[in-house]
Amino acid sequence: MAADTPVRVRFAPSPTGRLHIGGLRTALYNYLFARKHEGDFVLRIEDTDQARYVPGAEEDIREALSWVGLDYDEGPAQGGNYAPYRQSERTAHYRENAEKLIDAGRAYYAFDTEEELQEMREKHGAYDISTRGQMRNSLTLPDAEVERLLEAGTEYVVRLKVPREETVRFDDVIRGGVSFDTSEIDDQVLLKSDGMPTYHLANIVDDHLMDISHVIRGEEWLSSTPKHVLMYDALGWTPPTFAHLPLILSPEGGKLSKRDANRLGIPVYVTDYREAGYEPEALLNFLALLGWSPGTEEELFALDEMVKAFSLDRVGASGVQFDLDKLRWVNEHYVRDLSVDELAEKARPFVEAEGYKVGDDRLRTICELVQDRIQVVPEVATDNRYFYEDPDAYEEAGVEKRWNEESADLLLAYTERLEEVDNFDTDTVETELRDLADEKGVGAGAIIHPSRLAVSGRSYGPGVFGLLAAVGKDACIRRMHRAVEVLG
RNA sequence: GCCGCGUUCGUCUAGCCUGGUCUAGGACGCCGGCCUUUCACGCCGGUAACACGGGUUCGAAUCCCGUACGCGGUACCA
Repeated sequence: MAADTPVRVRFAPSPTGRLHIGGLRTALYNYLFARKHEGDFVLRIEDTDQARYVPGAEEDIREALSWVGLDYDEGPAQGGNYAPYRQSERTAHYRENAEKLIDAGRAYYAFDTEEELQEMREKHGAYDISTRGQMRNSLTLPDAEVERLLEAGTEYVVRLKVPREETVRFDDVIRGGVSFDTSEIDDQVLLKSDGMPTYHLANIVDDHLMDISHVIRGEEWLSSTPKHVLMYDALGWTPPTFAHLPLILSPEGGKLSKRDANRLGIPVYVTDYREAGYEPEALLNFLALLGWSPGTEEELFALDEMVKAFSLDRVGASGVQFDLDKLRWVNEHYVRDLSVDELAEKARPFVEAEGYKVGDDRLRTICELVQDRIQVVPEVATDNRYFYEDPDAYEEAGVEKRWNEESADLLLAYTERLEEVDNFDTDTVETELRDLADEKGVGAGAIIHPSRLAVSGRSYGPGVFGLLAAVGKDACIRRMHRAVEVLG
């Protein structure tokens, strides 16, 4: 690729399921690179496997990208100068180029049945330069026979004719020079018997036709890249610049499999993060840091700041383990940056999903109280249930530490005062408590702690006075009486 | 098995290309302190790593080779 070629990159997922977290990261890095270089970011749907096609998957992918705010310049829904952007709608291009390869002697027809292939693999291992001579294809069959088979409508595939004993080299932005010996490369199927191309053919044809300048994809593609390079060469095309991203691994090492992730509580699909209430900006921020480093000590980046700081040569080459704690830490900062109104609005659905009913004003009050002590929005409800319902138990360690013989009497005395209060707000509640403490000659803590325990069931949380006010007069008095009964 | 890629604190990483300034820096986590009559936030401090073995060199985390380990690929899946 010439240095002055405009940057065009693509995210090319296959619609075989919901968008995976690793896929989102690939999309993000492509996006960052494109925006950084004022280039184009293209969404291309690689739906060439009819057996694995999942209806609705493309919509899920588009919605996921839209939720996190990764906008693309061209794609199946909005079109663009290189339309269409679904490979199933571009089959003529693949066929045409497969034929070009055949004419150039760089690919061939193969008629082997599945059984024949299986038998060959058991005996020889691979379909390559060393075995293709024993198979039924346009290299071994007389021309007339090939012609006859084709005309008779016999099922066939087109395979890449990998040259003998050559070294294929290419540069990878992230890894430097990479080389493979052609003896290691199979005669890859390019066109399947159903007429659809395989990934390998489709991706190079489209990347070329769509003027893609940089191919930024997962490391799982590294070992098929030499096949692609061979095809670019055979077609007389200049290959794009390659950048193979390190894979995201499970916190225990190994691949981030669905099962492991579930066991460790790690969401795998983008929709799972959405449902778990993560901030999309935080997810992107976290993902950017998973494999890339700005080289400075900054960790928190808005998307446009990431664009400015991004560079492919600061992407690491080794696999990275997913760290949920770090994600939660990043998310926490984004939650804190929300206004109280925004937080309340975001929290509402999660609060309701827990079956709690709460008015707007009160929800805002609660949010104000908990905002800097939660990491993820749903915790407004799940980590602070006492705002919505009476506690059904008292934290053992808290009782041990904070509840003593005089607690019940003090609490009762406090409730009597609270009964008389008309304006049950933070200040009043505090004044009443401090006055009572003075009167009784005890420290405020002697009432504060039992009050918190009684009202929230816990020994920690927001400031007690704000807490009491938010819970409300009737509930506070009810809960205090109850605590005295239960704890003595 | 074979091929490819990788290997700095538990984790994400800076440093490596352009050897000395690295008694290896930051962040998450964890631990401790301050603040707060709670908890958290915040602030301060601590914990902890150059996979191993050979070379090259006056000098290696940095360059070279080997081993081990990890990951990926090895499909008419992407």
